[in-house]
Amino acid sequence: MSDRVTIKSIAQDLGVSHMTVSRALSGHPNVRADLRRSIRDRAAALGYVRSAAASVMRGDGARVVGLLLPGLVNEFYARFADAFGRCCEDLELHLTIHLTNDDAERERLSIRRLRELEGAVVVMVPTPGVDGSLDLIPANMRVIHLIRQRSRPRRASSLLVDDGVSISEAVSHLVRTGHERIAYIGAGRTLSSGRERLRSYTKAMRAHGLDPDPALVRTGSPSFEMGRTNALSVVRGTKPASALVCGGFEISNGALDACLCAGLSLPEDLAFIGYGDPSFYRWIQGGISTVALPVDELARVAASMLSPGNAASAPRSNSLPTSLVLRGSG
Amino acid sequence: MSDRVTIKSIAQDLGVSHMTVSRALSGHPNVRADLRRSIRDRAAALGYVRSAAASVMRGDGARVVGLLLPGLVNEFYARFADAFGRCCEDLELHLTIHLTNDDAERERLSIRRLRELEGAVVVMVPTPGVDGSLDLIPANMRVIHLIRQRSRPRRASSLLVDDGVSISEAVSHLVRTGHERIAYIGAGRTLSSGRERLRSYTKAMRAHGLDPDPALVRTGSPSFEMGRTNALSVVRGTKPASALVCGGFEISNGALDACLCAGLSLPEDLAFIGYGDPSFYRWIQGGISTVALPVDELARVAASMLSPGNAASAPRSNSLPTSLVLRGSG
DNA sequence: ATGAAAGCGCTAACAT
DNA sequence: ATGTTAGCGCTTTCAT
Repeated sequence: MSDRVTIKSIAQDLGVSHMTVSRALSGHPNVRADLRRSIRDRAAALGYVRSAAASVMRGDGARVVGLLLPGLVNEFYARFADAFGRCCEDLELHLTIHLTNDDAERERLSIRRLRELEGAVVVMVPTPGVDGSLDLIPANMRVIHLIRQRSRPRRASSLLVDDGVSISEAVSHLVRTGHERIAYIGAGRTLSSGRERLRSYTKAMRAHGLDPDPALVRTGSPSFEMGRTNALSVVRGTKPASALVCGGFEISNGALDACLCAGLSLPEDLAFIGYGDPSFYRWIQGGISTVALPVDELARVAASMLSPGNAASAPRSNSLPTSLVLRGSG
Repeated sequence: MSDRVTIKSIAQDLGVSHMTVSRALSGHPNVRADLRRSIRDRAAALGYVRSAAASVMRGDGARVVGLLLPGLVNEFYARFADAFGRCCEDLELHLTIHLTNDDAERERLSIRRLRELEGAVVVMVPTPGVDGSLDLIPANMRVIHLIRQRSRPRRASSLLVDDGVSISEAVSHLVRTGHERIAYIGAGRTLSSGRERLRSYTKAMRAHGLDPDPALVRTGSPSFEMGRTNALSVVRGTKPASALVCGGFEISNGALDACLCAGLSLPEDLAFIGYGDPSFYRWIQGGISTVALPVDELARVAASMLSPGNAASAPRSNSLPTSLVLRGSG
């Protein structure tokens, strides 16, 4: 009654061999035109869809793409997943999203599950701290590191953002508007992207003849809580910061939460430069200044990196520039 | 060299039959303890993962769950996908997320793709306006309608929110604080959930002896743009609204955007009650009042509805209450 | 132009 | 306790 419609069942139905049905449906020339039509009609009427499992078993490739993200609640990740998802639909790829919560063990499990599905590609925001999980990735699975990069990229391609210029601009802008005690809260040193951001900040400070106060420079896990805690302590104390530059999505939101909960007026009490550009930043107080990432373009480029065709399958690196968006907060 | 590790390759490797390997790995008792151990060790060392495709072909069920959402940019959907994704990982289910953009054709395609994967369940926020796409769903696929409900639910289970009480409370609260010209912008009549919300609003207005001004009641597509446009026109004109109640996530954000871009102070210029409770609502002006949905609980209940086991597989309906969160805006 | 056979990875059902 | 067979849906190869 409700059995799956297969080429075999259609073949039986029409009294032909299942091979004829296969040929008819896959556009092989050697099928009589009228027969092809009636087969196609019957298939459509019965709602036939070809079994992905059978294709995979035959070795046709699973057309499954895995996207490993820390979470979806941060609007940057949500926007990326959204845009990337649309690209995948256009490419007729099955997108499976896995949330790692920035936890290495979950990341490991997700890759394992992706292997079960015989996924062809994994686009991942690598969790900080661990370098090993690439070992789990089979040789035929392509890896694209997104935003963050591990120390030993090896076989992985990467799609990063070049935020050095924006961070420099942020510091310059703050100095220009009279700030000297400019704090930085960003991702830890285990990620090369984290190191880069910190370096940009430090370099920009020095370029303006300012020596970064170690008490105002905080690195650690790229989490909301980390941003919240450090923002609080950076604006308190005997020599508080007068400006803050964030180097991470969750960190930025955490820091912002801390400032707003503490009743701070931005930029009067603290000049604030966030990271990432969620839509609501422009609605908060006079608007939150921020380093904005080209989300849609990132998704497009990521999608273009999915097909191994357009170049040698050697690991490639792409980098897209960020931009500094100045609003009321600093 | 880099061929897939299968039970057969392991069997050859160890000089046993592939069935012994299968038994050893799946915990069948009839395998010598020491042999089982060496098989398991070898499998682990080689990084064996069982092929999902093969399981599916055998009819073991694909353990694939589809989640069809309008998009991921709205924080409610992102939060739901996030929480639901974690539930799926716990249940060892493969979650594939499809973005419909509230477009019936995309919805149709997504369901088709899910059929290719022989997905077992689809959790979907149905697109407005179309009732037909359920026809595409094979008899063995379970359907759970989320948040919205089509007119003819038929075989579909549903997981809705009961927001009638919150909307009534919102209206009562506004009346109590002196408002009479209370506007409502919500989802259209093609969705039973949209009709319900509108009815709650109307009923609450009447209960306070107020006759809703038709010019202040707007329904349509549940989109950002729809909310933006209608909010603008509702606060302008000769007899503008003094308060606004929103009945939809995107509508709420769109309306909020319109108000903030127009430079309105909430609640001085307009008392505002949003829908959904994105984290940033509490950061805007004095905080945006809103109808809050129990996202995590929705995800948990949705996950519990995935297994057909705990009751007859007849369509079930669950409904979770929303709550009214009052902040500064109204 | 059409069909039959084989094999992809796996396990239930039979041997042994 | 271990091995052999068959079949899930599909296409490639080899007949007819």
